[in-house]
Amino acid sequence: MDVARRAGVGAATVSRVINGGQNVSRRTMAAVQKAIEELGYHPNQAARSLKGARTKTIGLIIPSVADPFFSTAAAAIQEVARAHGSLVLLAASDNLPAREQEQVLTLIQRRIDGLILAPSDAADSSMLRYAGFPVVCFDRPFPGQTLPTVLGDNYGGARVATEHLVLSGFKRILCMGGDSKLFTSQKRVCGYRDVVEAAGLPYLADPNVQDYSSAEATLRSHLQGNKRIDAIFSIKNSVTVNAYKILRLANIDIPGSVALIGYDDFELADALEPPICVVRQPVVDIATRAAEMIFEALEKGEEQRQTLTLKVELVHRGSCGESRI
Amino acid sequence: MDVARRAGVGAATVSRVINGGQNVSRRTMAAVQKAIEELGYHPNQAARSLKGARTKTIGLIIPSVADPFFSTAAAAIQEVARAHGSLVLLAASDNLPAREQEQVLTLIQRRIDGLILAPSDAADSSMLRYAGFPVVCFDRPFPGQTLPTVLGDNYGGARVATEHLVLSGFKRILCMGGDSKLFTSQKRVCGYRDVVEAAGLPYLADPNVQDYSSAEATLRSHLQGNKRIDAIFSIKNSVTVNAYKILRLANIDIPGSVALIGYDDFELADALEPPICVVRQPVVDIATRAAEMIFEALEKGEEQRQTLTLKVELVHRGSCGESRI
DNA sequence: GTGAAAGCGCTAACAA
DNA sequence: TTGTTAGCGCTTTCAC
Repeated sequence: MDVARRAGVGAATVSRVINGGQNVSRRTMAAVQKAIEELGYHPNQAARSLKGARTKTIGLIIPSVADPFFSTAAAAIQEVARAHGSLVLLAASDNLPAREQEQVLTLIQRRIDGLILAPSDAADSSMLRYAGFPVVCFDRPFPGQTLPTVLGDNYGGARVATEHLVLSGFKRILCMGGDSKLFTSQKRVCGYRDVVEAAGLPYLADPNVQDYSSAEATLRSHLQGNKRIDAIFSIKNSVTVNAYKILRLANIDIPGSVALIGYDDFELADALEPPICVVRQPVVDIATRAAEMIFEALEKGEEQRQTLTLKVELVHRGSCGESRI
Repeated sequence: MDVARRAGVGAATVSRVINGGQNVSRRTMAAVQKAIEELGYHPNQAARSLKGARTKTIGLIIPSVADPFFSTAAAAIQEVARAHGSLVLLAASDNLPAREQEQVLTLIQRRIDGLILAPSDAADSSMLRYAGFPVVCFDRPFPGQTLPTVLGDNYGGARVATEHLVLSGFKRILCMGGDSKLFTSQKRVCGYRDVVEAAGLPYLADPNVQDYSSAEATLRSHLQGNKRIDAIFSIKNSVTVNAYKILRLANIDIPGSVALIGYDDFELADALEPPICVVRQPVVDIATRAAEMIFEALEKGEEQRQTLTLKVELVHRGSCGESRI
């Protein structure tokens, strides 16, 4: 250490000064700080963590950084990390198991203190075997694993949304959107199904709608003939938006001809015409709780296996109309 | 290294195997790999970079992770990093110089290979003095520094937007929104000003509008009397949306009574009624170029000081109406 | 083709 | 109060 040499002291003394300056005389302290200043010295975190200390870094793997749901979550997580003096190593999996595995491996090599993960549907359970740090899942559980998990109540949210439509008197409710392999999609479709079946209404689901054109095709087929739908429950944000656009373009009145309710709130849901009714997930809460669980595990030294299911909220807006009964 | 012991070889051999296995016999190679497998061994990246090697990590400091502009940028940057075998350390500054400085310092201690930064308006130029790695700014330049920078053409974009309004025959154009301390806001207001002044139109700017209520107050005052505005140029996304909501709520026809044009495209700009005309910045391009500049500097060993100004694009939609002339 | 040894920058333990 | 030493896990000579 040239700081030590310049200040005319030993390396250990410099270390003491850096770490709060216990048992260092005023004079030496000042001399060392001066040397640090002059040399523009910054302690090497890598060397520190080599000694077995924490890396003060947590990993975050999400399907997409650009997705508003996950970027909001990432913001909340980075804030919790910052409050705990840690940084976030950000990685995107694109929902690809191979990519996910690759990212987990690099994070293990980085010796992160903990990992927050929104696992892909085919996440490989073996990859975390030798992780050596706490892992918390959010938004979705890890398939076939009992890892601590924080998620929104997908089943309950779908039930509430569907029940709202049923109670409003809608009879032919189409559930569309998502990816049938995805945990969240499955749960939401289940919630929808259980409610329509209990109400004796037809089960009309098209869980694989993704982009504009597939949404258009589905809607077109369901909007003609005598088996015309009168309401849509979209379980995914982008699909909700596409459905809205398609209906508007086709001059189909919302909710007069077809009601629309979506899953996940979005920025302009209340600025559309009509404002769109949605099930709102507590994104920030979910992410914050997940991050806090990591730091709790780090502080207490023990990891809990619990799954935390947070309540979702039905946001009433114009797109479901008033009760028809 | 217990992998070495288990495989009955020396530490150096293990190292060779990990790094591609040059000069290692098939047999030893296999034995070592078996030991690695059985022990669930992953090389410690910290120890590696201690030896002076790259950390394979770049830092990213943005004002807000939840902001769509920056999260889109972050996604693009993490993708470039991944393609170069690197990870992204994510930090948020909240536009607070103190926070920014704190984050830069922690990143320096992490010995990141490079830093991508959207500096706050009062960024402290001294903090990067001993950084020891390439730094690239994006979206905004570093105040008073000549760092390589990638940004959109704020001045030009504002000119194009304002000219479009002028050419369409609007006479009283209000420029609103943003934060007058912010570089991007200033440039946009300049572009607006130069165009209206050249056209002999009144300069009507309220650059400090931020939230809904301030937008409402500003609009209210400008929408009454005989000095009523007939067009709005909003230089910030959230303000554009608020302006839209306020106009709709007040039953003011867009563009019939007041035209509206915004800066930065947004998800539902084309789903609103009418669709909102905007200046679109090439977010992904900006971010990708910035990230690539880092890796170029790393590969070529030299840093260029250039500023890259990327073209923006006027997206015509209904909110500016047809030409009035 | 392989192993022994040095050293990257730091801190904890022990001496002085 | 301060300095010396050892060692964290790895890679890189340099011998063999």
